[in-house]
Amino acid sequence: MSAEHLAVDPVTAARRLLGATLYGRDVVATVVEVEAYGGPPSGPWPDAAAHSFRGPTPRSAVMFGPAGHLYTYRSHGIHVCANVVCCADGVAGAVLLRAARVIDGGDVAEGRRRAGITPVAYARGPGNLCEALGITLADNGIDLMGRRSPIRLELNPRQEGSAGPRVGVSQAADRAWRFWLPGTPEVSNYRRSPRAPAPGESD
DNA sequence: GGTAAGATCAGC
DNA sequence: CTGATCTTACCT
Repeated sequence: MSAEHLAVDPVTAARRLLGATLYGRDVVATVVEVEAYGGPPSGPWPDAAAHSFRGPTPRSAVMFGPAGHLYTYRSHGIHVCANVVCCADGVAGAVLLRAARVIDGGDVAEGRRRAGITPVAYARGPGNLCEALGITLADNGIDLMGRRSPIRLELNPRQEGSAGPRVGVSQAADRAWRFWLPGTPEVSNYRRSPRAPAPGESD
């Protein structure tokens, strides 16, 4: 499977990314939780929660580029979050990698996290995932499908996922654009944004 | 040139 | 529930 499988709308791309193998820096992990963002600003996909919502900016430029590339940004001044760009070239869309199960290089992942972290939590949460796999802001824009890329992705045959609302977004908070592999303990807990309107009052 | 909000996380 | 910590984007 190749990048063309990701040149689709964010929801379809998100489902296709469940179960994918992510090769970080000396750590390999299986993607178990993702969130869809963006999509065409006109049509059925406008997404006020996406960084691309108000048009391209220096930060969100990669989201408008070709599918299969990495979009990283700094969250809350502290963490790095990693996305897989989707949609056709020129259309902004991305899938946030929220959690993964480390299947190789666990000792390296452990060393990157704070002491005493249990293996299921090595890459649980988007900030922790980047820390465990050694993904940084400098990796923004790289081709995840490139054979020589320091961070690589291999899609696996589709696995059925469960769906629910995205974590921590204040816009479109009821939209069920978060997907995960059921029964995986690495999936992070749902937290609604305190800024989001009451359930059912927007979207 | 100022500033408020944020796709988070860990520790009380 | 709160603090840490800083970049971005939007405002004047």
